Amino acid sequence: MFTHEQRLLEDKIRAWLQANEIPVPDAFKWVPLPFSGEWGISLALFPLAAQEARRAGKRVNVPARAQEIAAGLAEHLEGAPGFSHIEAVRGYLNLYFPTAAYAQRVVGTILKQGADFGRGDSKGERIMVEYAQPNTHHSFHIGHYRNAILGESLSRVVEFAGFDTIRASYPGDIGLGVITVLWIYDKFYKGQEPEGIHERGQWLLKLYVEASRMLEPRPDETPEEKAQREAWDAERREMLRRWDAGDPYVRALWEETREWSLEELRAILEMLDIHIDVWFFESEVDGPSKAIVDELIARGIAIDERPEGPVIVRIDEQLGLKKEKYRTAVILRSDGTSLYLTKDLALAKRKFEQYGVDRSVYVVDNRQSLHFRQVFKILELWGFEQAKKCYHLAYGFVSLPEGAMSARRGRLVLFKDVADEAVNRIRRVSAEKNPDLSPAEREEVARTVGLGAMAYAMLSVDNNRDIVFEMERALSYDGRTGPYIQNAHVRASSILRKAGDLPSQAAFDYPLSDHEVTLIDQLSRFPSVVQQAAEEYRPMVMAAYAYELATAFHAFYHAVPVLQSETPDTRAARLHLVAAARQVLANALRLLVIHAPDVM
RNA sequence: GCCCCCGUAGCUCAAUGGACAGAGCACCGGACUUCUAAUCCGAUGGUUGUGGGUUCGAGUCCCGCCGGGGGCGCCA
Repeated sequence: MFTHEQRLLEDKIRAWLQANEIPVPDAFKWVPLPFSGEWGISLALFPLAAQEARRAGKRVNVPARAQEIAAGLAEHLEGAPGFSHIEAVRGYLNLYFPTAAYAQRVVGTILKQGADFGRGDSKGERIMVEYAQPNTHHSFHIGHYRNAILGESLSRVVEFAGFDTIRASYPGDIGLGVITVLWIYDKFYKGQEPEGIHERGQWLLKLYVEASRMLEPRPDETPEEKAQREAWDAERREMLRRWDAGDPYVRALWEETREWSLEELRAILEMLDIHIDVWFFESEVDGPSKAIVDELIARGIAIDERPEGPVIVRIDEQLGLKKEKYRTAVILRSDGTSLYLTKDLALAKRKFEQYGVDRSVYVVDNRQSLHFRQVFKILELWGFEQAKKCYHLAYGFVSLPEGAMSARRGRLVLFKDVADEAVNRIRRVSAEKNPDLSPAEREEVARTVGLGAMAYAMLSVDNNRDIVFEMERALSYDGRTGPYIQNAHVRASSILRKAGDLPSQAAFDYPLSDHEVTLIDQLSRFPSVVQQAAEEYRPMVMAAYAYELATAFHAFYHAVPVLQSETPDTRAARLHLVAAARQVLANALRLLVIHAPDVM
């Protein structure tokens, strides 16, 4: 926020350190001052003191020496422009901003930049985020939801931070699981599909569950049952072979049912306000992937053991590692058909070459960590520079209190069911809290706040942590939740609505209360939080920030009168502050894929 | 056997190697004639699994151990 003044200051500090023969750091690590009623930044001098002692080769009392340096700097910098006063405290150099000017600048900048406040300068790099990779012929469950919302939030964060961003979806539209559904549909259920996009999508899942039960060996089965099961399984495998051979009947059946799943997926993504730029389908990268294997063999990276064995890459051996770390990857079956890994190599190549991406992020659950380490290493061995900037955003998978979800066993929680329940609950709460809303408004509130609760429940947990999905917790609207943050936005909107037009002028030259100072402090941090969340690929950082900002606003709202301020001047300033808070809340919520409502 | 993730308040989780380890839930006590109480204020709650090491400084980095989860040649 005060980067210009900060830079001038750093030059002065460097000069003074040099003059006093104290080590000069490459970069200064400024940290916001722990809040004490005034804003400022601070610098720890311990590293310099320690470095100095090491250079001199003698033992010194580092904290004392740090304090000495801080005091020297404080004296030297006295009166620096842009700062009200400067102190040396316990080895830290603390610089304070002039209160009125700081508040003015923070609030003024926000109101001027609006929805762009916090947007980072262009990084000149293109990033592709791959997420939303559900299998077709299933239905979208709560685990897919975590994936989608995490990927979308990350996309919005990196885009806002300054990356040219491409959103990619990679549905698994082929494989034995898909064929299983095709088989049972064709044999027993053809033409019996229900009406309705979601009903039909979920119906495919029911077929999958039933088929899995029919095809799974049972310990107590009779010889007749066993024969029947094996006959069915043979039919299923024959169907996969026919698909592979391009059989028109199987292909047509596949395309029709696949479209049902994709329709449901598109409907859900639309509901979540997710707009995918590029669709990759597994069935599309199947062909090109085989050419890659040939190249890897020709270059001596892969070993062809066909026909007795598959095509493999001994990654540890290639890297000269003694321990098993990347292990051996199988990149082609002995019968010449491609694998998951083969397809991911082909897809990565396409991302680099066709879409010119510099960085590639894969939002996939952490059970596939080894898979992606193998993919990235093979890409590196193959010679792709961008492989070093490939990142697997491994998030913990979502399970249920009764154990892991299992599509095969039909033990899963569907996203749509949870979303419907969320909307119902919020509709009831809204009717109770705010009876004056029109039915149309109520529906909109129920939808956006219900989905907001769900999104926040997913994003407020760090990626690497597993989530045990419990309805009560996920749909909570008390405390640290989406609705809490949305409510702060509603309250700000309400004040502004009642105030009418925003005063053209506002100055913060009156004694600010702690609540105002804290709120302004939070507002000023938003741009750096955007950068941090993007650098670390962690939407949770933004989720934590949004909550803290909302807390600061709620406390302010409760304690500080705005419309009934003591004087017109304070009223004007506070209205500007409320407008700024509303703006930043909206910006933060947008990055969390949560709608910022004006009423609720 | 090897690799990865995790272990912080009763529970669920935070904390760029920096100042006093913080929130929510739950529990207890307060605040609606007010800009919407989906809120606020306060109280209670900790040997950061454990033993070493590095550092001026460790919840954070390194090594060992214990406990939980996941993964490891032709599933995705």
